Amino acid sequence: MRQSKLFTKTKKEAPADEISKNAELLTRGGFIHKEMAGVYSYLPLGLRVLEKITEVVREEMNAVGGQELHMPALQDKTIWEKTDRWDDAKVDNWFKTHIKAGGETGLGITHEEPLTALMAEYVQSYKDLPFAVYQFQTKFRNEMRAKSGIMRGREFLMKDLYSFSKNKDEHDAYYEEVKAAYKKIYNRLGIGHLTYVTFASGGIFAPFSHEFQTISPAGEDTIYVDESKGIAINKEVYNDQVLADLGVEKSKLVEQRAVEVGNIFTLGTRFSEPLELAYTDEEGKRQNVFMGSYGIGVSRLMGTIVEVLSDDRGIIWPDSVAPFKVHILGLGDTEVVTRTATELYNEFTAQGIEALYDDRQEVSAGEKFADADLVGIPFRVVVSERSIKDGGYEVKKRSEEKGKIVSRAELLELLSVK
RNA sequence: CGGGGCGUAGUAUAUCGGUAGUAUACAUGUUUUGGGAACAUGAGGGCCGAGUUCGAUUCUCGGCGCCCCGACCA
Repeated sequence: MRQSKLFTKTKKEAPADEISKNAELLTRGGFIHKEMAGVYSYLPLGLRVLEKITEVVREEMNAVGGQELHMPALQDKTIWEKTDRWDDAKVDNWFKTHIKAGGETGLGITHEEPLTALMAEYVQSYKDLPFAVYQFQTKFRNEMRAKSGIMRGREFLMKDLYSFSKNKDEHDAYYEEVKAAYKKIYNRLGIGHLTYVTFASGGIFAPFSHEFQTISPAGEDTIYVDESKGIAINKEVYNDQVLADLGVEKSKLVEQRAVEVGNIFTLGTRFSEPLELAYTDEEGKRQNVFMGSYGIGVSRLMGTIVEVLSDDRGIIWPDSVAPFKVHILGLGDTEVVTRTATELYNEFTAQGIEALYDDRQEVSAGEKFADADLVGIPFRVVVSERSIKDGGYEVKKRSEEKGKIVSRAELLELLSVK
């Protein structure tokens, strides 16, 4: 994309009403725009990142057999009444509204209820199980206090996977598969080294649920990390009994602030029972389906990546989620620079290498450098009189301080889509 | 929801009970071009409502909105 055509502009000043690093950098870079507290628009650059994250998550969900579908945001309250989660006294963060023709509806805070009800129509026999479905969906939660930029909004994008198994053993095996898939996701997104499987409160069907917590001062949770075991314990379940059960020594634990970037639950029959999702087993007996749910906040992940991977000049996107792979900077408005940079951009485009081309005229070199650092695209290629004189293009990684001059062939080799 | 802070050009800020200033961004022109260039010119502003006052952006009250700490986060 040509940067001269991009309607967003970078800002030198941090917004006065945003303290969090993710909101500041994403706003200054033109990735997001705040509409209200806890409600953000995703602008072209931001949407590209969101979609990159989505695609990584989608690939890993498909790899564990997830079938993608898409459910509505509007919820049928009668279904939620069956699980006793419609009453404001029980769940207080609904956005509810009235249907003009009569009746009440709400914007989905999660989707266990409608999905379980939906599946009751498709599952009859043990032969139909197990399976898992997932979706990317906007969730609405009427939080008392939105905060931390896109990390805790009232409207946010979430991937939710639900598994349907015949029994607990079958469920447990799948649960471990998903846990492994989640680890892969965080590794691919460049935050694996900071992300720990964390034991958290579990509910009635399992002693624990598992959270994925990324170490960051921006986090809302306090966890205790056992580096040698590669696990952590959420403060909410931290006590001597739990430590003993997990075989963890108190002296090895380090207290950390962390962001919850994922959570997987054993639901058991909590939803299948009231919503009558059951199957007939081999002996002709009715059995409730054994369920699990697995969430990842996609937009929160984007904020977390910014919090964790940035420096004082801007964002440092991992290759897997960067809005573009390479940022071409044309310095100087001379004919030879413009021609060379444009040819390079065309070549990248032809080869499927995603490039943002800073073709803006009358913008100083310093400003282009500062913008490139802020926007944080992994590779920066400078085309200037100097680079041409030196024999080609100056390529520099955002994560490194020094660049080097390379030929066009070397550049294409370096950036080619493997 | 409890506590605290704040609301002035697109953005970031200053001042003042009496003509609202600066930076940046924007427009035009000239000169510039490897780390947010220079000069000149131009356009652009007091969240809403009520009260006090000769006069309110400023003081008072109410509303709306934003941020932070805490509580909450099924």
